Amino acid sequence: MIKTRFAPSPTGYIHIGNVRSAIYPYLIAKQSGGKFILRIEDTDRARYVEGATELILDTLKWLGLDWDEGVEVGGANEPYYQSERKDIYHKWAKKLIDSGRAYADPTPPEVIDEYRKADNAKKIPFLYRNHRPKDTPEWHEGIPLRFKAEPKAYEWHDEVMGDMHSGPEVCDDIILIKKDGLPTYNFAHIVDDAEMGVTHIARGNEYLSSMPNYLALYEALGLERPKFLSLPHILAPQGNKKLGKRDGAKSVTEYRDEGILPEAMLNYLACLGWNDGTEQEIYTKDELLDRFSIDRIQNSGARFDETKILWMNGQWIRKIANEQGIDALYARTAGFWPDSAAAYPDAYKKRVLSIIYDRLKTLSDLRDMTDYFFKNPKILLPAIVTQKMLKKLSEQELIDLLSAAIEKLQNIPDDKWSADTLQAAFNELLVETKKKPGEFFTLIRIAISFAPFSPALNLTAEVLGKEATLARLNSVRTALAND
RNA sequence: GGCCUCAUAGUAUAAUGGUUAGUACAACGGGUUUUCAUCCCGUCAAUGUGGGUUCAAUUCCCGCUGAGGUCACCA
Repeated sequence: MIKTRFAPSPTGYIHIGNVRSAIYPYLIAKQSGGKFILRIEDTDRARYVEGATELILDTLKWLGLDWDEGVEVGGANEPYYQSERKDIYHKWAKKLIDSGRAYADPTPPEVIDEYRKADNAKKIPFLYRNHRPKDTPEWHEGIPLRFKAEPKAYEWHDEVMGDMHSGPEVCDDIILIKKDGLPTYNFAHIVDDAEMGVTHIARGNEYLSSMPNYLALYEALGLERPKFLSLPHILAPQGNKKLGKRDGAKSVTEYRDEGILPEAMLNYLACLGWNDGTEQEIYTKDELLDRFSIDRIQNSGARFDETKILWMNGQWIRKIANEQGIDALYARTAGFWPDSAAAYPDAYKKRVLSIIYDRLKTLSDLRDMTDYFFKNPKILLPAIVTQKMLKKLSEQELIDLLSAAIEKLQNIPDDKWSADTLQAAFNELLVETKKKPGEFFTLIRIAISFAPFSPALNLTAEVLGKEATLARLNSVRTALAND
């Protein structure tokens, strides 16, 4: 059975540069009925950020990446916080000490720095094994424990990068356990993955250069190698560097707060660096689970394109409305309406949504795009008299047109106030006033919305209702008359 | 600097030892009785460079260039 894991360290939020190393292992495990594990790698007390774990869980839940084992849900290999697994690491460390593959290193950090500087000055690669202390004390907590490297060449297969190899020059005496008694990532992840039965390790390809040391550890610990997947980086908007917080990488939840749907985020990120060879762009989670394959993961970095995810989010907004119904989409919009909508009933907001949703790129667009449905717009006559189509009409002509519209619409009975009747009425007005749609419709549209854009005139008027529509037309007529 | 990795339009990608190098986003233009958007149609735009293998290379090999990663008691 395939077992994968996501093992973040709680040093802050999850951003789009690192969330993919949760998505891919999730897909790999779940598509084969395997298990996805969430482990928190909190061995660095200095970088620990209060509340970061909650942010991480929040992000995964929002994306729909549910884990089978790990923090909160438990599992056969508890605990899932590395800080609580000290005894386990020490037990494995003892094995290495007993077999002569690890030693306590009493060398002070300042001395190590001097070694490093000296080697750099001589332009030779700094390898700690060249400075291995002669007399090493018995190991106990409080002294760092180092691996004793036996340099040699390694070959391995990376499921993404292909066949890899390295020479003995990269094997070194890496720290296994720090002075504070907690293990380094290098040691801890190997122990944990083995104890937890992880079969596929997917992580960013910055770990590629550490592989020889990891392979040495598997060997020395008598552990079988899992399969390795080195994932390409997501690149910053400028340059070709991997995207990080310094480049302003936004947290995944920030996109949520801006009205990006989790489906769109998952879809976009899964397809950034992977494709199934077809021309399909929009994938549901189920489709991703069905189609995802390790051998089609890209092996070069990809840039996060905010424009494309906006497009994709628009696609998803329409997909949900069309396939699951407007109620399903409406359920996602809480918190995205303008303040002016607060007092309005759900039914009304739902009708507004039903005529505006195909204009949305993000849910937060609702805030700017629907205000005039909830409160009377401020009348700005220049918006009418200087409008490209309307400026050739005199104010009296505008007033006459508004009067014609008001009279026509007033005659529509309340129970016949619908998009269809309204369209018929507007068409009649077009004939009666001998005006082009570009003039007449523009006037009415602006008069009832004063918005740069709005849905079709008849739909807007229908949702607005007879009373509000007429009141707005009247106000504008009055304002023009007093001008 | 050592070691490692990568290289198709602005971006994400497809494809094959032989194609008019395909698609999507973006940009630009047009259509759908007003606007904006949706939808539809169209235009622009790419195999980094130099060798080699081959009848044929974007594809295979080598050099170069460019870019990235890594060389912590961080992960």
